[in-house]
Amino acid sequence: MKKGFECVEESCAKEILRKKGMKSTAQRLAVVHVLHESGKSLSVDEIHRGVKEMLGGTGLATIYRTLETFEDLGVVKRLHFPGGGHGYAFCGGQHVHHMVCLTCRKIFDFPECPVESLGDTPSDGSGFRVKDHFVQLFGECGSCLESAAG
Amino acid sequence: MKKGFECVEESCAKEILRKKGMKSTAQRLAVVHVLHESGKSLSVDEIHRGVKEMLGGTGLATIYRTLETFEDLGVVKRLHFPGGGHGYAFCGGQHVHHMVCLTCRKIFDFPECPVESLGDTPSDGSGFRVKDHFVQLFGECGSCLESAAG
DNA sequence: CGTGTAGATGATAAAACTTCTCATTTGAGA
DNA sequence: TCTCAAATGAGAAGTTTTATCATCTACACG
Repeated sequence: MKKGFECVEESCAKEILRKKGMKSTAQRLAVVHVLHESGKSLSVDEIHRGVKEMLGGTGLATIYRTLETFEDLGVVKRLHFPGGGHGYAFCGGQHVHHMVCLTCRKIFDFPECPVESLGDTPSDGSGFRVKDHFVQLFGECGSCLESAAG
Repeated sequence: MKKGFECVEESCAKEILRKKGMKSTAQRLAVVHVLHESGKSLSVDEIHRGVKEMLGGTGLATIYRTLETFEDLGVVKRLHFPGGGHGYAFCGGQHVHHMVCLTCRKIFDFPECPVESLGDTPSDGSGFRVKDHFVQLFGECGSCLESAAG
């Protein structure tokens, strides 16, 4: 595989993998590369095609396995769309939430987490203890709004 | 099918269906009944079994069609779980978000929407226009916390 | 810089899940 | 009660995801 880091995101993924004692394979780094470079939410199939373009023959099963691994590691995030379907976005181990353009699927980081400030013990008497959350915003990005108007 | 409303949730669903010119079938009301009665997030298969228990033979395709219909109408909400898998919860046409117990999948309504107050035009210079959002909290409910401790 | 080995991959079979098709049934207005 | 568009049931077809296992490779160690 290629030597030298292609970009800071790949070196970040390498670092996370290394810390967990997992191997930095060409396939894994290619998944990160494809996802980050696109700046979009991509389907499994789109990622598969992107990786094959970089590396040649790559098994679909590897893509599934890699996405699962990276989701566990917090390197990628699975996004769900209204009306069904889902995709993956790069998040590089950070706690971020995403805004997704429903037209072009471009991803924008959401500045601050609106849920974290609420604490983990809602005062509704249920005794519920919050341990995780999932937030996603949908809409139209600036350029899609423009081209729709134009 | 049975005459008279079984519960306020079923009459609410009937009303929403009527307004849209759609039929209140036994199968559709049974889906609402099963979901609401459980108070949990249920899988397609669990809903199917519940409806079959109420009505006898009911096609799986009908369950899928009904859930899609009700999701569009805002009667039910599709929930996604960390680590994969999804389920459906009753929400009766209201704008609510849910807290889901990861152990028993019980559903608790989340008091207020933490996203709505942010407005639809984030000030990050992206020109993004927010049109929809998806918020879910995960954790442990009071009784599951107790039984884990006990 | 080779080498050994646990972990990762590729190919594809199998399983799981979802949608489609079309004949039959049914809710609800006239 | 009658009529008909809408909904359902059954199962085929299509899609997506996971499992299997032989082969390959990243990387720790010498």
